[in-house]
Amino acid sequence: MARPPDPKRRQELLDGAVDYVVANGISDLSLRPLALALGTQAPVLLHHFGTKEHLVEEVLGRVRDRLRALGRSAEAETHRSGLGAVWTWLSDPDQGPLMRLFFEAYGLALRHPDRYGRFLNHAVRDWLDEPLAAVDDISATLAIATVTGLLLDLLTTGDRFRVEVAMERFVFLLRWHADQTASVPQQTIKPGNRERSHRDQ
Amino acid sequence: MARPPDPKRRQELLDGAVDYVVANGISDLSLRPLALALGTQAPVLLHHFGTKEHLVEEVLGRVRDRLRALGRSAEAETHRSGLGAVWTWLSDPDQGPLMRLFFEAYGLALRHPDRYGRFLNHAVRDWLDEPLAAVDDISATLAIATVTGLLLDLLTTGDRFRVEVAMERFVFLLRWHADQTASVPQQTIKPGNRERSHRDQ
DNA sequence: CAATTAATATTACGACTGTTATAGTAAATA
DNA sequence: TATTTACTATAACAGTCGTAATATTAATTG
Repeated sequence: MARPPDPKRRQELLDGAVDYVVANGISDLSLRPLALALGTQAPVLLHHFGTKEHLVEEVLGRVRDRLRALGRSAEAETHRSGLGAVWTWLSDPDQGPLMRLFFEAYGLALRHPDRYGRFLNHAVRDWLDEPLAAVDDISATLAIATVTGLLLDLLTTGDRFRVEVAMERFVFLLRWHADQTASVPQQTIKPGNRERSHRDQ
Repeated sequence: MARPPDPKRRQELLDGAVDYVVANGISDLSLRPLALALGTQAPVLLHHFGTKEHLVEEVLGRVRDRLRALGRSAEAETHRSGLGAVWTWLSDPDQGPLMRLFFEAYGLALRHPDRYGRFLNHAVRDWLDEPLAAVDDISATLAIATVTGLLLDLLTTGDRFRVEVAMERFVFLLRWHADQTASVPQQTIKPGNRERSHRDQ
């Protein structure tokens, strides 16, 4: 005997918010300009999402989905190694705004884990588990870190050539390492066993 | 015939501001709470630094100085390779707040290059030029990226063991690569010459 | 049609922001 | 000592923030 909620409207607003945030960032995000860009008003956003914090949380969830979709796209590529494919997708200039948002949110999340905790929990794990799950956890860790760092460098300096040559060298080094350990199968951690215990904590 | 400006007061305030920002971050920095923590008032800060933006700029300049000092401290170490030494200093838990601020400012700088442009310009170059200037620009790029990425991982997950093992593996790989190229001196870029031109832009 | 609820629009509140104006105090030189 | 200037303290301004209250319109079901 009443009007049912329309889920489409909420989705519509959320999609628009994601685009807006990808383009304008979250560090200065304000409800009124966002609502204006979406052709609505701030109270409407609060009506649909409850609070700004909830809205941001959902937006970042969508950003995470987009990044994982990129990872899966990379998996679909068969011509190159998983690492190189991931790099190709993530370093694409078209993904610049998305990657910038990723690092912007990352920095904020490190400072305010209470607000962006969910984002922070997935930031590394998402890559460790699926698309960059290399031979072992250690190589995967190394690969994620290098891709991350090189993306930061690329976004910062824009020096694509230097960064991509570095990436190729890394792929080469990692492949050589995989070949080495393949010949001595059971030994996962190869190089330094020199005292590591004193640096735990 | 007048009272000369006292440079010590300004320094005092700046030092205090740096400590405060290292502890509390810049994304939510506000003049009034900062002034309160320094035992003064917001207008006093503006009197000494002109504007909030100028103050932030000077604070980030000091942060940069501290990071470079860490780099030089690493150079002073003789027992380990330059890369490992830098890692040891930067990954020290004592430097956690400073590194968190670094990545927080980094993310904001990528989003607002107009505000944090100076910080952004030095973020990569400072490491490329001095403490991590490895055999060549490419290996230096790779080393910076990996250290950066592993630091991010460490700050995010806190999984020190996994990250440090990855670091050791990287040092091992890079050293092997240096040995390889040392035997064939004139050839700087070793691995892939496979088409690279189509990815410039 | 009547009733109920979703969705939108307008207004306003209290808190906070960077910054300015103004006045007062402290100190150093002529 | 008199004067000039650095420094500090208080108050206030205009703007923006997230959010709440309220009223209105729209749509769907009994």
